[in-house]
Amino acid sequence: MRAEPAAVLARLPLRGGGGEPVDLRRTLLSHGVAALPPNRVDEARSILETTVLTGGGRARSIRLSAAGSDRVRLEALGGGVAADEARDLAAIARHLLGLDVDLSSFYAAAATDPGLAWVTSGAGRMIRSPTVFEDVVKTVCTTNCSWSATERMVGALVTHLGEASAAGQRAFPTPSALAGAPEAVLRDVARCGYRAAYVRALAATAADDGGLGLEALRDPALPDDEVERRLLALPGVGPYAAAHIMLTALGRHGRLILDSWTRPTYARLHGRRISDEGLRRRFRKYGRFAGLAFWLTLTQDWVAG
DNA sequence: CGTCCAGGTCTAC
DNA sequence: GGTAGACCTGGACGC
Repeated sequence: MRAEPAAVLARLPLRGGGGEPVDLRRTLLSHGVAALPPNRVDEARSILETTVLTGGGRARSIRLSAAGSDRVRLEALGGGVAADEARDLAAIARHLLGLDVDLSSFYAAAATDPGLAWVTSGAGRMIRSPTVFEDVVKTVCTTNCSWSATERMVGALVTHLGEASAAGQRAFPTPSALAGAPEAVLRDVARCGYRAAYVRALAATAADDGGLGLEALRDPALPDDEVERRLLALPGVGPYAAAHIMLTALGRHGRLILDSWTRPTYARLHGRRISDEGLRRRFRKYGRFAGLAFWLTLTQDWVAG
């Protein structure tokens, strides 16, 4: 992460939707997809740099870093920013960090649980992408392949189809850019394999409706079951991807992410393999936060102390 | 070299 | 509703 001309746009309070504390370092290391392009995470220094599209469709690169213990500094990289764009970027930054998500009732329950009390210092916030579309495509690119393949696919989409910022970085491609991508990019560069058809279909639908179908999933009035039903109807999205998208992009924490990483990881912690139904039973006591409790149990050792 | 599988999903029984 | 087989790709591994 090289030094860039940077302008400080805001210092956002590290507080969640219920006033609860937010651990920035834990948030930046919340899950693997958080580190996929266009995001770049400096784990040692707790810095996130990424490139997003502002209201006018212009790509802007930003940096998020700690400003003291209770605020996060938002900087724009690569040139000056107008006031309205600065407001856009501050809103996007809050969204990326999930600062609107209210974990206070989860913390209240976790505080009385010896195995989970540690989370109340600010764990559990999951980095999100600017759009649900971006998180859906990234998640589909995690399915049935190695992590290096996921990085190659997402990286190629950004590099070849994303809008460039003045800082020389690129945003995740828009639905229309992805829908109109030459087949050679998805096939020969990203090497998406059979996922290319899913990505194209997702992009084409989002381009047609302006992304409204996916972005509407953020509507808090929708019940989890309805959100899950709509996600499962998307091409390439099954139970794993739906749970992952709900937990990360949508701040809906009820479903357990069950995949070839979480199952053996929990088995290792617990000493033996447990069935999926057994896992759900084990975490049912956390109610609408069951999936988050499961995820945090698995990732506690990602951050020391 | 062949087989297996990686942060699964879809289709056809 | 539950369960095999196929599916792009490319590392890891055994032969």
